[in-house]
Amino acid sequence: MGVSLSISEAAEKSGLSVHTLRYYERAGLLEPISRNGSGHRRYVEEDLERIRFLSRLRATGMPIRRVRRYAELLNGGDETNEERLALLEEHRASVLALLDQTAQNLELIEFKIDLYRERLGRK
Amino acid sequence: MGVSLSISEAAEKSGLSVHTLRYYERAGLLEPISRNGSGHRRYVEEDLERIRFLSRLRATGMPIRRVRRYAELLNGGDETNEERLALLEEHRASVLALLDQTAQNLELIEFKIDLYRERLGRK
DNA sequence: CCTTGACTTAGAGCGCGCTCTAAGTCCTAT
DNA sequence: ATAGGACTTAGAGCGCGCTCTAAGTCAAGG
Repeated sequence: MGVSLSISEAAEKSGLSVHTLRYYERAGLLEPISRNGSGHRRYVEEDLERIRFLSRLRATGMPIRRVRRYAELLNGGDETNEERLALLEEHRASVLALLDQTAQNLELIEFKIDLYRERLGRK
Repeated sequence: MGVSLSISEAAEKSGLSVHTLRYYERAGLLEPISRNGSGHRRYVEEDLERIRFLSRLRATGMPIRRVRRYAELLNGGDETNEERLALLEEHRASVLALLDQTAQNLELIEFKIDLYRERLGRK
């Protein structure tokens, strides 16, 4: 039997706001969520998994329109597996590049930190 | 003798646009840049170094208003060294947290990538 | 003299990703 | 019956960080 959640429960579980959940649906990141008798959204586990994964994409800097593209591929069935893979691999590369760049920037920041520590006679 | 650069040269060297350079100055991230006889900005090496460091702070996600705070401390002389250190250390912590979170998210993305590769009979 | 081009300013505009508001519907409890 | 509360929609609003525009000044070259 399928457990289903209201939008506020789904928000709670996903860490997004109810506003954002509706926005993502409107924006084409989610397929239309099924409704109960009174027109209220009911989120099933599959929805939540999708939301959680898309959130990871967002959290790693993928722009909404690219997440939408991925979502469209998810809706498109198994013929889209190649393109999904390509999209994720491309994203992976850009995340790695960002991590790398950030690590470098962090080094400079830490260099400055050490400099201030010395200046203040700490350490 | 001090080499000095026009705003477009400074933009070139710093990787920012001339618009952004003026914006950063207006926004209090830079001290007023000195001017030549006709009112044009002349950037000296010290300006460029500051711009480059502030860019690293930006590139690692520090919000403008926090960069401004740091800039104010830079203008405030040596009594501000403690606070500068504290600010940078706090930023360092948040960058590390972001790196960590991003690495975790990346793992999930890579897990999906592997899954698609298998599904497609690659590897 | 006059054009060209790099600069100046104040302020408007923009893309992104939410976030919120207003007005309305529906169910439940009193 | 009515009040409360969770939901619905369309659409407006917002914070951020630029990015661009319009109108003007100035110096150099033809």
